[in-house]
Amino acid sequence: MLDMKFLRNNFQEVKEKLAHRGEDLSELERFGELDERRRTLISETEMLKAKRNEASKQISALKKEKKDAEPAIKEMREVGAKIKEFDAELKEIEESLKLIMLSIPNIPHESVPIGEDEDDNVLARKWGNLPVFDFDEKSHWDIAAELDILDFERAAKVTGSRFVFYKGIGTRLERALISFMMDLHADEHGYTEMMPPQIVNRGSLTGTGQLPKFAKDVFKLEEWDYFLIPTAEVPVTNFHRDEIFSVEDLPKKYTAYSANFRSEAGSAGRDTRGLIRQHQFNKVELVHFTKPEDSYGTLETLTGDAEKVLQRLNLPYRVMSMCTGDLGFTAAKKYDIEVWIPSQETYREISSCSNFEDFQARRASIRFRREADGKLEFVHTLNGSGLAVGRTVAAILENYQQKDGSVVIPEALRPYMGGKHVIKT
RNA sequence: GGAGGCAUACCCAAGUCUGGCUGAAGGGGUCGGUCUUGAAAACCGAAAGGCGGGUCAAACCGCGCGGGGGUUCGAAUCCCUCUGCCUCCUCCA
Repeated sequence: MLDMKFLRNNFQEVKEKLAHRGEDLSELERFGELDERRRTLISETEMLKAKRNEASKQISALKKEKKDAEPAIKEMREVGAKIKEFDAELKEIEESLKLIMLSIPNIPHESVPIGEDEDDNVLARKWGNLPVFDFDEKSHWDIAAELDILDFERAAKVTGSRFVFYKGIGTRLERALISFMMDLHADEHGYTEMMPPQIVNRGSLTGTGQLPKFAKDVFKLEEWDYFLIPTAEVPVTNFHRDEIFSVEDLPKKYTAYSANFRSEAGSAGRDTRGLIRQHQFNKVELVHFTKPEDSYGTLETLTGDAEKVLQRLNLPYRVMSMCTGDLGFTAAKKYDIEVWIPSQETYREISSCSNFEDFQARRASIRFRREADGKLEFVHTLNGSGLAVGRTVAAILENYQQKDGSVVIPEALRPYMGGKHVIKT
């Protein structure tokens, strides 16, 4: 959410910056009128309330002196009715205004490249050497089928499409990756580990920005106003919702494992095979709370922390700086880390690292106090995947595949795999 | 699932029965001082505190006692409703 005063005072400038996102900005047009009406109503109603408070004291005094208060009471009866009327309209206006404010995306940072879609994203860096195969490389789902470690067919029977059973050593690989990533971030990068609830309420999804606008993308529980989390970002960021940090509490950084659930509305027909796009997938998430002046430096280290996972696993990747048209609703700046997927001869997103500045903090009311008697300020929040586990499995299976159909286990992972070096039938 | 209790500011906590000098007491904490080699303790003193309107900034005004609604001239206080927490019983991995 943007600051209303800032939006009011910089309307044209904000509008121009948001236009680069290529989103529908019709909501924005209604802001000025509603904002104006709101402030008029507030001053009118508050004037009446001041009058009422004054009269209330007099009535109290009159009664104490056993004098007749009836004329004053009679007059106030009318004032009270008027206040009720104004308050009702004000409430309506404020609800509309709030909905508009919650539906306006974040302002892109000045360093974000201007562009329309993913073709305009800018390469930040590349790492690693692409594997060279002296045989026809296979897709990860074909490799997995031969090794009997993933079962999509039975998952379709048990649940539906875009679900999977991990089996045998495939399960072990997934589990090993989760531990490996968590250990790296907790022990070497200094994050505090978390295992969050995987079901959250409406307030949490509003706090991080998935609601009200993107209700279609999340699974909702029937009979409950609860939702399956689309990412651990939601519970972990909202862990500090409605809280005030003292300045020495910052920065705070958490790493959290969770399953993630996404309806994938609108992606029918895309990535229908394999692990790339599932309704349920595991992810290790990184979440930071920082002082405003630190957040852009933190975005770089956060991205570096996520990259470290791929480096340790020796998987080739590139980092893309997302252009204004591909930023997503909440981010002011975002890097995607994309891992090489040989069978598709392309890089695929495996981590998304964003600085939200105070966009989420304002929605979720997460603040800090710089000095004991100082003003409250919003913190900046950031998060990134570190990493998406299923996609990492896909990348390992494909990049480490051998001619005989076996898959070599990356060295860094072997201690987590009972010392195994290779997955074979 | 059954029975009862609780929710007040950064924290603790009075006020709720009996609506109106509560413009939310008091304490802790915070800040300054005395004392001390330094600190702690004790004592003295002080400020401030959330949200909105307003202003260059103030002044000023309104709101705020878990959320929402109602009664009333007036609600922390009365009524309805929702949520969360605690205790006991029941059940359960």
